[in-house]
Amino acid sequence: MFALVDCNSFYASCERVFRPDLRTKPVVVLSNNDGCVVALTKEAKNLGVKMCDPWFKIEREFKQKGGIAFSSNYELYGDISSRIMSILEELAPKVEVYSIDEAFLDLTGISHCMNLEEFGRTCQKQIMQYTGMPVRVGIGPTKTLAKAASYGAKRYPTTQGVLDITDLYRREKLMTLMPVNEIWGVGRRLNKRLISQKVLTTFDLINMNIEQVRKQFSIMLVNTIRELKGESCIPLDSAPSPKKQIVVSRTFSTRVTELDYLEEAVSDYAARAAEKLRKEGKTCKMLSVFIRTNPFRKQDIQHREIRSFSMLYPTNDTRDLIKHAKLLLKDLYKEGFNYNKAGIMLNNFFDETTYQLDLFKKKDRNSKDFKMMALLDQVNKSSLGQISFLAQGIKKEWSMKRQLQSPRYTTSLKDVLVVN
DNA sequence: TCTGGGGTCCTAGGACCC
DNA sequence: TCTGGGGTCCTAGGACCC
Repeated sequence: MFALVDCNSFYASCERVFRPDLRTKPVVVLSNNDGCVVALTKEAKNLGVKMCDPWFKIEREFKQKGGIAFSSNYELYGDISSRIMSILEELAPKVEVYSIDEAFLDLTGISHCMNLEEFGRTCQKQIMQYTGMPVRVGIGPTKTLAKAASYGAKRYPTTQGVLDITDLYRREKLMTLMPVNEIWGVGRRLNKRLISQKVLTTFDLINMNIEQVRKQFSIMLVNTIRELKGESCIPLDSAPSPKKQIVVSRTFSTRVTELDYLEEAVSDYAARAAEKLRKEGKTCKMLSVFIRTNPFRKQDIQHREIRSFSMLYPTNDTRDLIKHAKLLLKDLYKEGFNYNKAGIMLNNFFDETTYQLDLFKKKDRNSKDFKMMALLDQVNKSSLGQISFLAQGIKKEWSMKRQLQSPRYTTSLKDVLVVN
């Protein structure tokens, strides 16, 4: 038996936690560069705002109607998230932190001694009391069904945010009402194909012929159907799995045509990626760089390309990564394009501690280089200041804007709320 | 003028091998 | 004229998730 605990409009609710005056106001949170809407409260939804709406298109009307917008403040959201997760860890024996605002719980055991709906309400109450975050809880025999229940809890106000669909009758009722595109694992493309075969609701889907589905679609959809029928195929994964890939990418605040600026940006991303890699305790062998123009500017000629390089020895040294990233970029770069985004990807990871010895090249893991990177991370983590490489740029004119950001209420002493 | 970022998994196709 | 079959591994791209 599984539960899914899901925060309501998470980022927007985080902003409300410290601004009780916004409790009934329409609130949206914007992506980097204040580009588009990534979270919105139901009041904002009622004004016609949709997820992913470009901010510049809705800004005027939204403000006129009394809406409030925030740039994203990931430091704040991450902190509130981890507080919620630790509350859940005390309530349930096993927890899988699925994303910043969602967790699956394993309810085996609990179902013997407690009514599950009641358990859901307890979660809701405690999280509200300790953090001020509104959540909903979906309960079912598989993860996909718990997700479906969570959809039901959102969609139908009479549930008051908790829905248990262990009961077969309730489950089928929900499935006849739930459109296929709301199912976990059915995205835009699949939805389109399913609709063309007159599969509109979840109930239609579970009545499809499994063999047909396997042939026409994929094993993934087959598993989804099995899960919807109550057969658990996706286990709870309580240990965070080690990363297989690290990506750092940003859109620029301005259009960039010069190689110099791109080099700065890509070096900066390489440095951040190297930092993440070291935090994972890994080295990588493969590095890719990509750049692209703005696909929304139809009047511009477009260029998007990615190029990869496999290094001779796995590394997590910032200087190695910057060096190779710049070389790849030089290969990619073409004059006369308005670039608006660049990024770097690291793949093919090795454990930092297990090192493939080389017959001809002696490289000690305790070398000066290794110590230097450790020191770099230590300083950057502390409040002493930031060390960066010159290649990362000084002014960073391409870097993103965040004009509407809230204070770091919980992670910076100087931003702590003062009560008079 | 202004449209996000970071992940995972699956699949098809090519290279290569015997 | 006629040019195999089967397997593995890797990669790029698609689809999906939040």
